[in-house]
Parts: sequence; C-alpha cells; structure tokens
Amino acid sequence: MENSHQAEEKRLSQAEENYLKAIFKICESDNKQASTNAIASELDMTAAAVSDMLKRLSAKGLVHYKRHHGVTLTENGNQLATMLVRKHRLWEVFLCEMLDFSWDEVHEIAEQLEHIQSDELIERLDHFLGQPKFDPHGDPIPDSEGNFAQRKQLPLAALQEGETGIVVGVQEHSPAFLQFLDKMKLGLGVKVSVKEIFEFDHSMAVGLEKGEEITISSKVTENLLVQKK
Amino acid sequence: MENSHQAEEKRLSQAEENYLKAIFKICESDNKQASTNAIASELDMTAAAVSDMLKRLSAKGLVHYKRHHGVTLTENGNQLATMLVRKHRLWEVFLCEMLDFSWDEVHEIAEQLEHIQSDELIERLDHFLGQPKFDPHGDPIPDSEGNFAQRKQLPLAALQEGETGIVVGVQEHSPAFLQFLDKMKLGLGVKVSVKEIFEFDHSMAVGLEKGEEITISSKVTENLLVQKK
DNA sequence: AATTATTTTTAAGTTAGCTTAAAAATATTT
DNA sequence: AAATATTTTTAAGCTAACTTAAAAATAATT
Repeated sequence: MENSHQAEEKRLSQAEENYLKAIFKICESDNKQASTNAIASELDMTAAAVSDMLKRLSAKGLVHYKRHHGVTLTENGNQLATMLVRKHRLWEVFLCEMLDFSWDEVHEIAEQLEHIQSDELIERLDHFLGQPKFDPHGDPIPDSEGNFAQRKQLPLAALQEGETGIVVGVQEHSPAFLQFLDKMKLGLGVKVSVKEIFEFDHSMAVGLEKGEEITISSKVTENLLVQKK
Repeated sequence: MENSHQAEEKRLSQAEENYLKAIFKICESDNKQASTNAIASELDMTAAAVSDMLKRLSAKGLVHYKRHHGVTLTENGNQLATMLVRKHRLWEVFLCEMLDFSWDEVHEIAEQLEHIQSDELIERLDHFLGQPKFDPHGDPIPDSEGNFAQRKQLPLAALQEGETGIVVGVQEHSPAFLQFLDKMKLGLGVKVSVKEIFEFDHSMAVGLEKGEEITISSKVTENLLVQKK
C-alpha cells in the first residue's frame, strides 16, 4: 500500500545510463532502431555484452526489444536519456563558462559528471548558468520537461557565394576538429561570409569579422553549422 | 622500458576510494589503526567484505596490513585519501556558495562528486571558488599538496562565562544538528558570548549579535566549534 | 591459566557487467 | 533457391564487490 505506482523506480547504474545514451544517440541520427552492433561499437564493447544488457533494460521497461531486430527507447527510457543529455550539456556549459575549459576538453569530464544523481542539483545548476539553451558546441540543451530548443541551422557548405551566416555549432565533435576551429578563430557566434567556392575540391574562401579571409576545406564546411543571416 | 616507476598507477574504483576515505577518517580521530569492524561500520558493510578489500588495498600499496591487527594508510594511500577530502570539501563549497544549497544538504551530493577524476578540474574549481581554506562546516580543505590549514578552535563548551568566540565549525555533521543551528541563527562566522553556564545540566545562555540571548544544551555547546576572541 | 566472548579471516555463494567461443538467425550474393 | 556472409544470441567463464556462515585468532573474564 505504500507505493501507488506499478513499476518500482530504481536508480540506474552508470552502465545502464551509458546504454540509454548510446541508444538515444543512434536512434536520433539513424532515426530508427538501434542495432546490437551499432550499440556495441558506440560503447566499444562486444555484441554479446550488449545483447545481455538489452534484456535487462527491456525487463525494466526502458527499451522495446524484439528478438533479432534492434531496439528503441520506451517513453520512460527516452525521458531518462534526455535528462542525461541535459545533464551532460549543462555540465559542459559549466566547465567552459565558469572554469574556462576549452570546448575540446569538456566532453570527457562531462561524461563523468552526467552520472551524478540529484534532480535538485541539476535544476540549481541550470539556474546558476542562466538556463542556457545550447552547450559550448552549439547542441541544444533540453529543458527540465525534456523539450529541445529548435535550431534552424545548416552546414556552412550549404551556403552560396555572397551569403552570410553565424556559427552556431558543429557536426563533428573530435578534439582535433575543435582545436582547428579555435586556431582559425571559428568559434561559436562568429560571423562568416562566403567569398568564393572553389569547384574542384569544394573548398571555400570565407571572410571573418575584421576583413580577414581564410580558405577552408569541404571537410570543414560540412561539419561547421551556421544560421543563415 | 616504457615506465620508469615500479608500481603501476592505476585508477581507483569508487569502492576503493570509499575505503580509503573511511580509513582516513578513522585513523584521524582514533589517531591509530583502523580496525576491520570500525571500517565495516563506517561503510555499513560486513567485516568479511572489509577483510577482503584490505588485502587488495594492501597489494596495491595503499595500506599497511598486518594479519589480525588494524590497518593504516601508506604515504601513497594517505595522499590519495587527502585528495578525496579536498575534492569533497571543495564541491561542498561550490554547492553552498554557488548553488545556494544549505550546509545540511551538501554532503550526499559531494559524496558523489568527489569521485570525479580530473586533477585539472579540481584545480580550476579551487581557483574559481577563490581557494577557500574551509568548507561550509568549518572543516579545513587541504591544498593541492595535501596540507591542511591549522584551525585553532575549541568547543563552545570550553569557554567560561564572559568569554566570546566566533563560530568556525561543527563537530557533529548530522542534518538534524545543522538544521537546528540554522534555526538558532548559529551559522559560521556568528559571534557568540557566554552569558551564563547552568551547573545542573551544563546548558548555556549565549548572547548573539543583536543582543538576542538564547539558551542551548550541553549537547550543542560540545559540538559547536568556536575560535576564542 | 582456562573459559568465554569478541574480532577477524576464510570459504562458499551471489550479482552486475564484462569477455571469448560457438550456435542460431537473418541478409546477401551468386 | 542455395550458398555464403553477417549479425545476433546463447553459453560458459571471469572479476570486483558484496553477502552469510563457519573457522581461527585475539581479547576479556573469572
């Protein structure tokens, strides 16, 4: 009689949380099922371990599991995964804005911090940081209800000669790429205008704030997200 | 040939870290060996589990272990435990000062945060907080070399009638006690002067800042630490 | 000193979360 | 459709960190 709900709300282990995040990430990009192999490679584990865990997650009502097909998150699983993303991204903002870490250093630490369990903590952190809507990489931070801010962004590569945009995020999160952007002064909020597109390799000459002009490869323009102005 | 040191520096698990902290705490107060039973009750586990772990910690060179006698921390173990205390207390300062938690709410969360592994993080946090020397309960925060600030404190109970002190910490950390102190406006930094000591139960009438006078039991005066003025 | 009580250790068993290796199911190619 | 390749699951085994129960060592009491 002491609990009105049918399902016991037990805390998840870090391992379970990591699975939820991996599944969330895969489903988000592939927009469908997450295969056992995809999860295994995302988490750098064997497919056997994943298969094992999927059964447990299914028993807890966190994923829809069907024999030899992939999995998707249940509503409950999706909510929990979204809160993990929220925590991860809020901590990244904290690390960058308050502790002056650069955007290529924060992922690893946030990966640990996201497992701290306290709803109160995360709400206060959110408030302390001024309820940011995007993390240091431009990725949207879900609010406490799980709603993501909509971002009208597109890769720089999609702009035509003469068009202008503001850097709002990255597609690729590797430290190498982020460090390169720092070197090139292509941080979040920077205004870029497309001067010329070179047909043979799709590299691009872009103008920056103070009249500087730099040339960047298509690998860069495809992974740099801008908002058209 | 790739490593010049004899002992492999492996990261500790959360469980191992918790043992080190418990042993540290016990040795600090008892000022001697930590017995298996004492550790077990500190961590709320069976003596068998502790006995098990002590062998592993000993193999890693973190404790001095002797058959049926207690354990003490090795220099290495002591250093690691001290850094855990540093992390715990710095996070407590963060939670109280930046996120406005009250001093009775922070322990549990800091207990999780202290396991985050990043030296850089803790040094930056320290700097961000202004290199505090004491945590919200008045306990000293070791510096990055492991040195504790000296605190000349004594229980309020040690003062004589007419003497004055400033509240600098607590002996007892239970939420109940801390909440009581909040109610009584006996926070850190408050000036208290001993008006009268009642012989029959050692309760004490103390004057506060604005002429208010309250009476507190000996249980309180023994657990409230002050610095004599 | 001998008995009794307490503390500590050992032994055996459990669970979560992984591994490798083999089996089974599904997909792909000819 | 049959043969081959890939993916997924099952099976057996491992380790860390716990448990309970029994044995051994130490401490306390008469």
